Amino acid sequence: MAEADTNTPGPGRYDPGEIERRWQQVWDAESTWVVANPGAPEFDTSRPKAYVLEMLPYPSGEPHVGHLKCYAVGDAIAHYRRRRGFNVVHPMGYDAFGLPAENNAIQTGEHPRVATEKSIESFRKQFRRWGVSLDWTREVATHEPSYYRWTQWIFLKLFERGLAYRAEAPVQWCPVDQTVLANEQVIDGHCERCGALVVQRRLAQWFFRITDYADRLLADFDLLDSWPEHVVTMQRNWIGRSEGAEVIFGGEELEIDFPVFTTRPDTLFGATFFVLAPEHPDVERLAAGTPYEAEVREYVNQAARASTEDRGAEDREKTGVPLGREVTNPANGEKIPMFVADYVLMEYGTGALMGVPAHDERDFEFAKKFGLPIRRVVVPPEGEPPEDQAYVEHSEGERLINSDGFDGMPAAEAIEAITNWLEEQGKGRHAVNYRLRDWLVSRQRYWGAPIPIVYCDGCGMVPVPEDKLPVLLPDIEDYAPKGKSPLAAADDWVLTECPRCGGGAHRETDTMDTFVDSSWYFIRYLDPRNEDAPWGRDAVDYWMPVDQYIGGVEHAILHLMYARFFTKALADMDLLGVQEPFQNLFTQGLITRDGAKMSKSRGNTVSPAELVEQFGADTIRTYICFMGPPVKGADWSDAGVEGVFRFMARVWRLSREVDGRTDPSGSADGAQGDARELLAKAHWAIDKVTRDIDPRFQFNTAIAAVMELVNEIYHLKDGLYGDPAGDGAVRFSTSTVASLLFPFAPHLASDVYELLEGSRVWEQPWPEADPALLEHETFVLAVQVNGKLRDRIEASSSASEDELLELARASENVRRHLDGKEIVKEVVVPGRLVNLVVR
RNA sequence: GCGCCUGUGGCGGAACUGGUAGACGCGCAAGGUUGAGGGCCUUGUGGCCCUAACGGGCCGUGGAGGUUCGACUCCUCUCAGGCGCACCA
Repeated sequence: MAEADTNTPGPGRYDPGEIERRWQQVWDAESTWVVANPGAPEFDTSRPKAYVLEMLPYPSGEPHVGHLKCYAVGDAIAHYRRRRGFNVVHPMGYDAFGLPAENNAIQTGEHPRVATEKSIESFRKQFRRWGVSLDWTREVATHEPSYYRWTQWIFLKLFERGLAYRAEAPVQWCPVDQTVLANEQVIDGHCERCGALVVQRRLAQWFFRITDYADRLLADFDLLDSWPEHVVTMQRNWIGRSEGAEVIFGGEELEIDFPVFTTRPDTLFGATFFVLAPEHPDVERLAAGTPYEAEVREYVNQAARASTEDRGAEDREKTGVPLGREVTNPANGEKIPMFVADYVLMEYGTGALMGVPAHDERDFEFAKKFGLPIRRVVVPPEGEPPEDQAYVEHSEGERLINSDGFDGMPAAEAIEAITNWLEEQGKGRHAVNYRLRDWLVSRQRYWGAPIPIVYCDGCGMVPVPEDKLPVLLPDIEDYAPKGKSPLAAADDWVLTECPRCGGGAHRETDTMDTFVDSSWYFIRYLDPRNEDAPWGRDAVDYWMPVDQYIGGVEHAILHLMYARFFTKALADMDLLGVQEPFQNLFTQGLITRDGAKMSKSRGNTVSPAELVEQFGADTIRTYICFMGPPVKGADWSDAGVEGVFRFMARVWRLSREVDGRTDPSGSADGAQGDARELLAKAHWAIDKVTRDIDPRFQFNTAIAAVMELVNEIYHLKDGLYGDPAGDGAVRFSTSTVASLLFPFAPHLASDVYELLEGSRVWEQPWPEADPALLEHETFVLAVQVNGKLRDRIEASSSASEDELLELARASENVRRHLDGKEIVKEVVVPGRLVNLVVR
């Protein structure tokens, strides 16, 4: 039989473009992936539910391969769950507000909406071209008033509860983007977006009180089923919970008490100095009138000018200036000198610390530099710790010294005892401190959801009433940032009427951080056209939580933590019935090219749109899943793509041949010999693919198993044609290839399955392996002598251990290695191997 | 500096709870088909060595030790690469 020519167009050639278009039309025309909410007539109550969700894209330009990978992985899971009998909701939307569109507007003068919507259109087109099984009736974009109306509504709910507040605070300011940033958006002192060095400014800003949820954000990791360990660790570290004590040092001279946070109250008697951060509000007052006044002022100014980066630099020598004042150590009444030094951070603890040089490396360095006493208060059970460094580590049996009544007490015990004693004296208490700061959500930028607040001279800060939402983002002429929101120039919009007294008022001109928009989109998908509420409870209670969330690890802290916070806050308002939004999280690895991250400047990008035109969506999607385990990163290879294309064409040709040479009504009943062997391989593949997809996300090995099955069909088919059971086995195996390939290559799989079985593969339940066919009558017994492989012998699966040993000993090569030696041990692993240990 | 992850053929990777290392794909080689090329089909392909061949031996999962009848897998140390955190009191 003449083999098909895959170079020339025509009916004898695998033509992914034609096949993919045809099936996409079917899915579109029949709304195949649309799923009803509970209450709707077509809703199927008999099935369990699965919410499969990929992180929504930020629409900027065209989608890149990272998007394709994310949605290829998510779609495979969605398809698999559907055929496992779940009601699957698999929606899509766009995180449409944000800086890149606005920066583009500044350059081109084009409204950010225009560029954003152009980009959305190209994402939408690509998602369809890729054949992703999305329920398009649920599509949302966060920049649409019908969406951000509810973002504003949620803001007001948080405001009502005291979870949104305005406060003046030192904040991180990006001088290039001309806006404040959340702490989470400052990476090593630089703006996450543009890389500029951020500076600190004191500004009145809007915050969300995420710190109220710090403990629950930590504790509720227990409620999750499967999250990558490193993501949980990153969030834990970010929240940075420390247990310890707050200790009050009395400043009698000015009658100011200074509380400090410490994790080591057991070392309290070793405090020999006291340090304030340069930003500490009392620094100026303390220094006033002392000989150090000028020097302190100079130091504080210098610190304010120094970048966060410089201050945090590694191995930086300690600096500081005495304040000329003293505070009293509440433990022993000792007066200790005060300093201002920039190794103390205003944003951690109380912006002040007690210096215990004997037991803290930083304090040790500082004490050395300033010639301060170093008094050891904890010692190991024997031997002296070295003099030239702080004794920090906790060791077994260490005890307190120089600590009055606590001398001799084990350090671990002393932490509790000293804190209790301070509590009795009213000079301290047990305390927990967090690294996490409240979430700064206001931005001095245009392209975001306006904060729905009005300032009235008479009434003050007034929330916009719910029935006046949305506060529409007005069109403006000039997008350039000027240190305040470009909205401030839109006079007609800014000047408004106070909702409370009707008098003159002006609007808040800051917009919300885009992470606010994306903190609740997964809920809106469930009831996206609701005009009376952000969502209806029936739909949300049914679908939530997201059963499988898929996205890049770059959102490990920001988005994932904010969304968890929103979910908890909304649950507390009884608007939601779950505590955690994402029950299982999968983070896909980065695709690189030539070992480097793809970037336009490096010129090593690959265009999904072009690839899909050239090879078809099935090939590219399957290749991405086949490159390696999706959880790991992988390097792009054009040759690899061609290999997968060849495999697709091979499946396609096989299906045409099998259809021409076997009868659709045939059955593999009573298959013997090669026919049975082929059936066994098909069932092995079913079993393997199922186990690889479900808990493991090992799509690469699942696809490899299907390739093995295809190879087996090619090897055996010619000998089987003509025999009824043989025909049945070939046909069954080939349609099984289609069935198993469907989650990765849905178009080709639909095509092949329909050709051979006359039905829609997505309407068929996921195949189940027949246990009888997974069993084999014989197996290859590995025979080892002293752990080294010496022979492989075909053995009956039902053979006893003695029979296996006999077989092993009978092997000529084995006998050669046993020659003249004594067998001291015989190890038999039934179904696998025999190991003879000789001396 | 601290924490986590990863090191397997020429390449991407496989080996599920310790049990035949290298599945599958790429690349390469040979044969078949073809007017040629491409394509397709088949076979081979970790290194070194013995053998005319059949067959067989030794080494081999970054390195060094250890546990075990048996280690890519477990333990200790170490090297390399990646990621995260980084004066957090």
